[in-house]
Amino acid sequence: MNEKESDPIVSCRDKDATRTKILNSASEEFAKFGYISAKTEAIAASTNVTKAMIYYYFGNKENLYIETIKHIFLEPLKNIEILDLDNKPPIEALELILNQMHAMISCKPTMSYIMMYEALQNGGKYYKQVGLFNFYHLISNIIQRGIDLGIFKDLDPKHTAVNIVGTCIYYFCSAENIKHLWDDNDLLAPDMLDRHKQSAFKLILNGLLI
Amino acid sequence: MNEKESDPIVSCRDKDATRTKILNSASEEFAKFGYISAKTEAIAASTNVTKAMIYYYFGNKENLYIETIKHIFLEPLKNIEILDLDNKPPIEALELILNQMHAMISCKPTMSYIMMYEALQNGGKYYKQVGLFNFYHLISNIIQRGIDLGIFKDLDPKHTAVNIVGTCIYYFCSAENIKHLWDDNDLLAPDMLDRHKQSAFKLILNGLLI
DNA sequence: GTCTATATAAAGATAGAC
DNA sequence: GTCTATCTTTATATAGAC
Repeated sequence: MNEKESDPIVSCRDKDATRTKILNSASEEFAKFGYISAKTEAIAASTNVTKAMIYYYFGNKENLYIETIKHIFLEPLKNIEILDLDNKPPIEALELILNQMHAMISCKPTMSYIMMYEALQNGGKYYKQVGLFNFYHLISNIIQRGIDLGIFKDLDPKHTAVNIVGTCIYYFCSAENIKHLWDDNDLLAPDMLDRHKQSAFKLILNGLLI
Repeated sequence: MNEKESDPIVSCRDKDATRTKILNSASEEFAKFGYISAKTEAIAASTNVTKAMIYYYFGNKENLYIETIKHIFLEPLKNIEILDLDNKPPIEALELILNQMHAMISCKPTMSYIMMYEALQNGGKYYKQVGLFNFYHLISNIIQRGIDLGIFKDLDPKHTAVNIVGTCIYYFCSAENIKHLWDDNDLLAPDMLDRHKQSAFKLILNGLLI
């Protein structure tokens, strides 16, 4: 696999550091290829450790994957809970969660890819196990409140929540397809991310507000 | 792999029929697992032929994949060209292509999955090779015309085209994640598909129209 | 055109030395 | 805690019989 000829491996024998380094490499690999196609060998290589280390720390590939999901998603999801959306007016709440989601995914597109792979390859099995789905509920609750207050149009809250999340995530997941179409090749460049954000937010808010 | 104990294989030795049967099985397998994780063995099994047949007809896995993409997408894309969107008023054109896309994907969700996998795993390489991307252009052209006529809001046409396609496709690709959240488990049941369609169309049209 | 082997390579996982 | 073998399974691909 043409591993980078990096510095001679200085074993630092720091348990937590090695574990975290493996998880970071793993999240890149799983995001690129999905659970099935990800290779423990590749994860080891980009961590500069041997494959045996993966098994020493995580037992097997499946458990590594589960720990990787927790590693990636738990903190961002806490940041959303902190927003206390249920106690904010619908429009403000919607803008808050959209901003948070956009910032979160822009900073770590890996999250989108892994979410998508989870649905496509794994039937959402591990996603369900780790319990990461509350943010769909958060959004549909906001929509329902907006409808009840008469400030949002009467759209199906659950489906619309999915459509909104889709508008935020699809751009990232399909970036590699789209780039062949556009002159601007780097869809993750700052100005492109900003244009994506503006376009998505306008479509959603215009679509919802009466 | 616990292949189904099906009828004794009656070799019909019909070249075109076998080829088509393989392509159909292949599209299911590639849609489920993506190019990398799809197994020629599994495709052969569900076609009721041996693996050797795959190689006899298609040479190798990569070529089978390319032929499968053509097999799936070429006809639906022709159906979109027939619509002659460039010569229809923007609102009508938009509704036409949305309807066509929804019908197309609902009938063959495989298309969404393979599109998504193409971007995630293959960097859109094969998608580009087969040249399947004109419908993003079709939509952004419609939006641009609507803006010029003063009937659509001033949204970035390219990004908005992506968002619109996303609204149509994301639902299918993330169905396996979402189903864990909803009481209604079958997201591909007719009434659910209809609700998805209505919600998506309303959000898009409300979002675009002035 | 279809099948039954079989060659070859890759990837998950483990044993045992240091 | 980390590494070097090594075992085992699985998957792409081919050879050769019918």
